[in-house]
Amino acid sequence: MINELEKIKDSLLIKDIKVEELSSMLGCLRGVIKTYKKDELVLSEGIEIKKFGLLIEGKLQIVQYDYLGNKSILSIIEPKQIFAEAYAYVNKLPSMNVEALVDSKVLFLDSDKLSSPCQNCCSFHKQLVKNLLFIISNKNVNLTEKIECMAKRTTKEKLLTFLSLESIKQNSKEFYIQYDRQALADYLGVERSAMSAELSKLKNEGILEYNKNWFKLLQK
Amino acid sequence: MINELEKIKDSLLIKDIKVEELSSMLGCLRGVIKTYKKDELVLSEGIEIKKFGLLIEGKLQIVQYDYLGNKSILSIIEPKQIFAEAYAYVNKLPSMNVEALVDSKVLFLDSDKLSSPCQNCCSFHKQLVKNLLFIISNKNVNLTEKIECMAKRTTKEKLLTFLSLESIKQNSKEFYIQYDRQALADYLGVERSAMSAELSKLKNEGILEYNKNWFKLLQK
DNA sequence: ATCATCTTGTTGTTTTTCCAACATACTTTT
DNA sequence: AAAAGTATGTTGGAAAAACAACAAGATGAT
Repeated sequence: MINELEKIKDSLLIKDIKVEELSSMLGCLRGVIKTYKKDELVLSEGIEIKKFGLLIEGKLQIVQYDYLGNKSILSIIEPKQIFAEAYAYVNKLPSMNVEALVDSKVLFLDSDKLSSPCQNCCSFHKQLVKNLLFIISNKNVNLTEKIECMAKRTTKEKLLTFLSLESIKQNSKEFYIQYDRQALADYLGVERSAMSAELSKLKNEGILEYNKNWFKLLQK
Repeated sequence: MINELEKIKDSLLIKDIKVEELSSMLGCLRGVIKTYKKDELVLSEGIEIKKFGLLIEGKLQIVQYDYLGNKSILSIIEPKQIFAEAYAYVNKLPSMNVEALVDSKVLFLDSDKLSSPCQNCCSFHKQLVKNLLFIISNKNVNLTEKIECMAKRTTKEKLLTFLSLESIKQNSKEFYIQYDRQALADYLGVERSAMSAELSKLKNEGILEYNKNWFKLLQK
């Protein structure tokens, strides 16, 4: 158990919580560790979520099937990240599955216990709530930004919206992006090849320069 | 002040909190009420947010300007709703403005105070945190659903994704939607007239029936 | 260095969307 | 009931995206 805690000690969820407090936290939040084999289901569509997860090791995938049965990947969960917290708090049946991409180990924490501090109002509870609010709010801001990009009508505008947001975030006209072309196309909801073509056009028009993951927005 | 509290007493933020506790809550969370004239700015881009808002009366608009200076409306805030909470918790400078659409009255609450219960761990604090987590998580789920619709490549698929989600939520193949055509087109990020045409096509293909805001998904 | 694999860019065709303009239907006001 | 205003549907041409197939470049393993 100590070993497990070591692996997640700089997770955003337990940021600024003393290592000594972690094990009492586990008790308080009814922490349970479960292991999954590659391809095993961690959470299933339609099954109530009372505990959210914190990935200790491995890699998970959140997937959803649409009305035609097409699979789409909503996100990839890496160690130290939490997942399913939104569904745990809205008390709504999830419409997605969580699958283990490789053998994985997950710590489940009781969402109710987290938001209702125990009688003695343990000091770490405060911090946990703060951290959780930060994480969820942050997801919120990121989702809103993604929508801002996707709402544009043309691929060109989607690209420029994404790139200027990135430029603002990194506080420079030159920056590296975290996505490869396919991932960026998926993020913006467009076709990769069409997006590549659009990038070339923008380069020819002198609006931007790029090379692999490096971009530079020119002028205005 | 009592009058003000009366107006927001069934807001989701203070759900299940006794009326007697409300005024002590206001003190604890450093509640401040401000009034705005029509068209006045409530919050401005780039200015740090330490308190989030709860609209008491009036109507607000959250707007954003893109890299070309085009204005887009992110959302409309009605009385009893909270706003700017995500930015308050991520400690990030907001990239949007909040404008008063009509004369409005806003209660601002200190986000830090909310997440760090006071020493005596007032009972309502627990509930407030729970409510806030619910509200933010809920927004999260809604944003994710919107992205699920917008990520589809064609207007037809966007429509069907939206309509099947609606059908699932309302647990029936027949249902009413809350948007008029223009609002639905904005939500999905497509052209209204093209969307109308697509709806007609779906009707002709026998995939759905509709009349004004009433829809019925046929067969599978 | 060679080969296989993966990523990115290019091009031409088909499909879809946008856009603008107008037609029709429904609402509200007078 | 007529008029004005608003919401929705229809259409055709122009623009853009999707799609498919392939080319070129980069990466990694043997």
